[in-house]
Amino acid sequence: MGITKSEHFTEHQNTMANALKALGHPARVAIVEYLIQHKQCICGDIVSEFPLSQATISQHLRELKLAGIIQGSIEGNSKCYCLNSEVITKISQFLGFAIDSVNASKCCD
Amino acid sequence: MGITKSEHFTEHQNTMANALKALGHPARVAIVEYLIQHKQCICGDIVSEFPLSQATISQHLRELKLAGIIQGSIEGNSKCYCLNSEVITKISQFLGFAIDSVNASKCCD
DNA sequence: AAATAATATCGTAATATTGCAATATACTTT
DNA sequence: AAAGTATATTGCAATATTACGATATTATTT
Repeated sequence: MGITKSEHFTEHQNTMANALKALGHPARVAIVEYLIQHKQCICGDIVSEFPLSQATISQHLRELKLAGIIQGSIEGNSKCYCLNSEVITKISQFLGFAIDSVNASKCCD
Repeated sequence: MGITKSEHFTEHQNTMANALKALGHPARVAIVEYLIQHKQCICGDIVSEFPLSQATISQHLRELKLAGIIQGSIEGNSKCYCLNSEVITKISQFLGFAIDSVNASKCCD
């Protein structure tokens, strides 16, 4: 089928999955790494950094923005994207719970 | 095309993207949540928890295992899956860098 | 060893994603 | 306002993912 049965899961699970899926591509991981280092970017920065076309990079930026991983865009004179910590923090907390759970009691060793 | 150009990215970026992609589906988020709470599971636990077929759940567990998010399986008498913190910790660190970067200096507000 | 139970795999249909050329849009400069 | 520059969108082909019925595999029980 190829259709994800989102309706069977909670809003939180879907939000989490969307954000994680947005990060689940090497180009988008690379864009986030670029933003960690440079704090902000314009589309052209990323285009000249990686061997992907301008259309492809623009699309990846769009997906990151839709998922709330990055924010910003063209605003009058200053065009820029930068990281948005809100959603990233939520994912981080979720993973933190997982790590805590493992530390509390391990199995399958 | 539909083919990800993995070869243009670093091993770290690809590993990170694979793990994040594995988590990027509500059913797999739900499975991880189940494991956070119950520490371990067998396939049947998840099948009876969610309205997805046994074949589909088995496939999701397989993907989580391939990405290193969970470990274990059938081992003699004890059949179980549980979280594997190694890869999860790596992702968490990556997200931590992103959050630190935003806290250090914000933009696009 | 046959039957039962639990999980994995195969095959397939429906849908989603990836990537890019071409084009459209928006802003800036001349 | 025309030309130039930067980014977004559209359309499309190739590939990947999702889901499940059917079946195979593996372990347990009778």
